Amino acid sequence: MAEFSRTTVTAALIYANGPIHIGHLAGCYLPADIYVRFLRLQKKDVIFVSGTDEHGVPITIKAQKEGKTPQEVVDYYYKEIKSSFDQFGISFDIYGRTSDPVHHKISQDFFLKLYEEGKFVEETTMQYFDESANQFLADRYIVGDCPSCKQPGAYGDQCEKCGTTLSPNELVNPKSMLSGASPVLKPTKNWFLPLDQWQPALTEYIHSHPEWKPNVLGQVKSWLQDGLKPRAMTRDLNWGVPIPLLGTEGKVLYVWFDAPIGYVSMTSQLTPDWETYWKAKDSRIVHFIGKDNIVFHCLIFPAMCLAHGGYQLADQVPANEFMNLEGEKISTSRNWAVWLHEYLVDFPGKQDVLRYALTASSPETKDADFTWADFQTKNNSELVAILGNFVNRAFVLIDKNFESKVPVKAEETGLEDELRKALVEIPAKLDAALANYKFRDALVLAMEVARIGNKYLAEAEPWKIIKENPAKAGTVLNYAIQLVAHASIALEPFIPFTAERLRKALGLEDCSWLEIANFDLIPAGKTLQNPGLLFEKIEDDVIQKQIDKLAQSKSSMELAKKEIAPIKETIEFDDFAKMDIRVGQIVEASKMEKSKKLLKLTVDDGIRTRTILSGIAEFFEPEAIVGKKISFLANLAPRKMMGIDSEGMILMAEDADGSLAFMQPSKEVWNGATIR
RNA sequence: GGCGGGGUAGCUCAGAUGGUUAGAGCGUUGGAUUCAUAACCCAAAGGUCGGCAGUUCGAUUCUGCUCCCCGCUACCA
Repeated sequence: MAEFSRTTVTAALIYANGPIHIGHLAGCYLPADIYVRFLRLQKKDVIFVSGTDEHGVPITIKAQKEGKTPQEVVDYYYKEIKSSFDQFGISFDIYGRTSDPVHHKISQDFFLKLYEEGKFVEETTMQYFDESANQFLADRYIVGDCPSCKQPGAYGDQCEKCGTTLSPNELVNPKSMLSGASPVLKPTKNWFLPLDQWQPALTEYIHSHPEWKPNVLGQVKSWLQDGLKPRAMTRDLNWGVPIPLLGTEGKVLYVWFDAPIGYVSMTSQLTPDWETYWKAKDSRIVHFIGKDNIVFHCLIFPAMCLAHGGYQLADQVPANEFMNLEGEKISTSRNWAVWLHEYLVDFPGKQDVLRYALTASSPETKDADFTWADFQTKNNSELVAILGNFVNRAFVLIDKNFESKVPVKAEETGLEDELRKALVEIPAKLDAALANYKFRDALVLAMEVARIGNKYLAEAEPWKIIKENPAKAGTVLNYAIQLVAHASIALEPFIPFTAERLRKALGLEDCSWLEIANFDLIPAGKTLQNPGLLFEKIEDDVIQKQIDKLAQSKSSMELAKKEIAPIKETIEFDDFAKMDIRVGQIVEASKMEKSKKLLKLTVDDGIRTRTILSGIAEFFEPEAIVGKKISFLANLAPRKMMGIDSEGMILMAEDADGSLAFMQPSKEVWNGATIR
């Protein structure tokens, strides 16, 4: 491995349109913080850079909904997000924002250099334009009827009712969300970065890092295999970094163009040496991100850097998988999350407990699950019982028997050689784990110090030997207090608040990584300040309250979801009469090959049997629905799906949770009965 | 359907470029102990490493097929 003189650590720029939750923390900020604290303890040259990403369409939509300006929205969330991170001890050297003028300038310079050197491809495409608002519409700004499920309210990129991915010109009856007007197609020019041209260089880059995590390499290689395509680096939008070219009013840089440059621009506000941290060959760049950002950090940003020239490419991109909550995906829109600002209210002063619990089940190799029960166990059985208890034992014994002064080392018990040996191995093992981004393993190793301490006390039994040999007991307690000091250093990256408390209690100022296993760290005779209990038990009712809170937010979200679709446009009786809805009976049902959602049904319509394909496979087993009476639209034009003609459509009622129910007659009715 | 990740003790997860008894924490059971937040310490029980087949002297680790979970993507209601 190459020798590096300094390390530039970035944590993903978080999107400033909402508060942050445990998923964010576990995904990249906690591991990044642990890593940085570790390097600092080793007295390495390291900077830790992150901030908020404040551009892009969702922020403008949120602003419009709330009747604010985009700047007001990002100002609010920047403050809230930064404060949450501060309170959790995420020790950024700088926490910047992409709406900063310095960021605009540096992004524009970056863009201009690529532009002047002909690194972009200009292309004119047809996009929807709102004439009354006088601007082009982003996909999310266009609503219309979904071509697939026919329901109104589909967005230009996706129909949220049926989940179909769309492009704006597929929408039926498109309307601008800005003015409600029907938009018109207009040509617009954008600048594309031809990622395909950089594919060979990117492939070489990726192949030079076989040590990257399998999840990262897997996803990147999959993209390379599919072949990279040119990607637009500019957008028609008013909110963002303006394109620094004449005649481009109303166009900004694509958020994923300017966001990664944010790391650089934020560094420039931290130190005048910023270029060294990004360009010097002996600078190592490490991006901590969640798995959703892999492509941008491993392909697009590197391609930008290659096109620009001069920038170092990332040496590591330790992307974490996702943290689930009580078995379900964390979701902001469904309010299924533990919000940091709420945790701070419910568990004041317990930041380290959450840091510990999240690190201990960090989603390093696969999605992990955060449960409140696990949180309680980690606190009660590990932090309280192992660490807190050991520290308390050491302090109480010294308080009681040695007037709070560190006793001198005298006669040993014979256990000390083994103790030294056990401790000496720990720093090297910790180094190895942390340098390889194995934070879960590292945390276990750091806790090992307290475990060793408990064992040492149990075996040496100072409370017994104090009666006949106080000096020998003093020796044991001297060793014990050294172990407390070692624990405070080894655990600092993980639970910094507790480490700080311990250092104060011990009067320990400078703490270098190398002092772990130094058994003369705390001099004899020093007066100690008992820090009190480091952790307290968390009782069942407290945990239950959190679980109830989640259940409640879930059910209230389900209620909210029952938002009743607006009544469609009035139609004439003749229109209704055109529809031939009938009762039929399912006589056969089977899963469609190669489809997750489709069932192939054979329906007896009274005259003959017909084949109807229905997207209900997720809710019904084929065997279970054979024989059921159903209603169906009988004169719908046949439509070919997956190679088979579907003759009609089964009518289903959709419940608030998305589940489906057949429309059945309330008494036995003959097949072919018409429904009016 | 395509691509990627994963299926290992009751739970949460490690691990093995193929090789003697597959690990950790928690939980469980038994023992010991009382300095300590009924905590600590010791010990034990507990796994045919998703299923089937192949390569091999030998596979849980490699290959093929197959089932299940997660993500992206396609098709689709």
